[in-house]
Amino acid sequence: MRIGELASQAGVSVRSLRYYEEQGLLTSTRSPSGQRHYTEDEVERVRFIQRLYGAGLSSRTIAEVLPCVDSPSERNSDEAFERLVQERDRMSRHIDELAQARDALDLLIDANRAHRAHLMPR
Amino acid sequence: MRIGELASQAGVSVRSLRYYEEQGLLTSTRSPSGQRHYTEDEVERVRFIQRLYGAGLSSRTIAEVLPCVDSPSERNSDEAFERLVQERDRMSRHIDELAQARDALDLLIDANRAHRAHLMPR
DNA sequence: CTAAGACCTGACATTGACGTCAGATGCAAG
DNA sequence: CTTGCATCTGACGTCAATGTCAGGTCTTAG
Repeated sequence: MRIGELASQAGVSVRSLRYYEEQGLLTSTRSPSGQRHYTEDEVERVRFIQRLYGAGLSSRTIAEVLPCVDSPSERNSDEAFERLVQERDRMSRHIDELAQARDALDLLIDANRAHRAHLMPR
Repeated sequence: MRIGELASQAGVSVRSLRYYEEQGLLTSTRSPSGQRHYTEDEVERVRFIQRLYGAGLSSRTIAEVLPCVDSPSERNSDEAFERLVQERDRMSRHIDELAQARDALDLLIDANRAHRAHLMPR
């Protein structure tokens, strides 16, 4: 499939796919005329990359971690594996922070709701 | 207290404090010579603002929500309150996404660890 | 008084993941 | 063949929070 097809299937822009390739997150075979071609598998790969971006990883970090995705069945570099664990932990900490922030908002909501309840009219 | 003191107590840069003021998140009284002065309370306010930034809210969103923080004991505009609830929900959804991403990383870690275990030497 | 350091305003620089545009080429349908 | 849409490369634009710098004023210790 060509780049437009992959983009729509994975739900990202064509621009993003070229950017991912530039960042070493994605590879493509080229037709004689230079157009990029992808296999079906790339759809999932792109979706996974999107998840990592959504989880706050940078292109560089994703690139460092991808070897473990590409061949979990091989022994990859210790750095890649270490980075993977490290990012998982960072995400866990971030989740905790977010949960705390959300709880703070919940308290605020309750406080505000309390003062709204008994002024129902208007 | 002056701006440098607030900055160090709240753990942010002086630049950021001036930016917060510019964005309407923070106010200051000015000395005759024009220097900003703050009360102790502002420390907590800044820390709270930092939390919201950390939780992914933009300056504008924080500004929209702050009325509910400043006077939860009054009836604030419906828009402010609605925004507050809306952001809380957005955060909850984001937390779920992050948790899913983390679980995906956990699976990867397990898969990789499995292939590392039995090649212990080296 | 004077030097050092904190503060002021205003402006330009940075970073990352894209958007967008220009100009050229490729490809499928009539 | 040609029209029109997809694709190519390369480059510049964007946005938000903050860094950084310049040139000037304030404050405080000695």
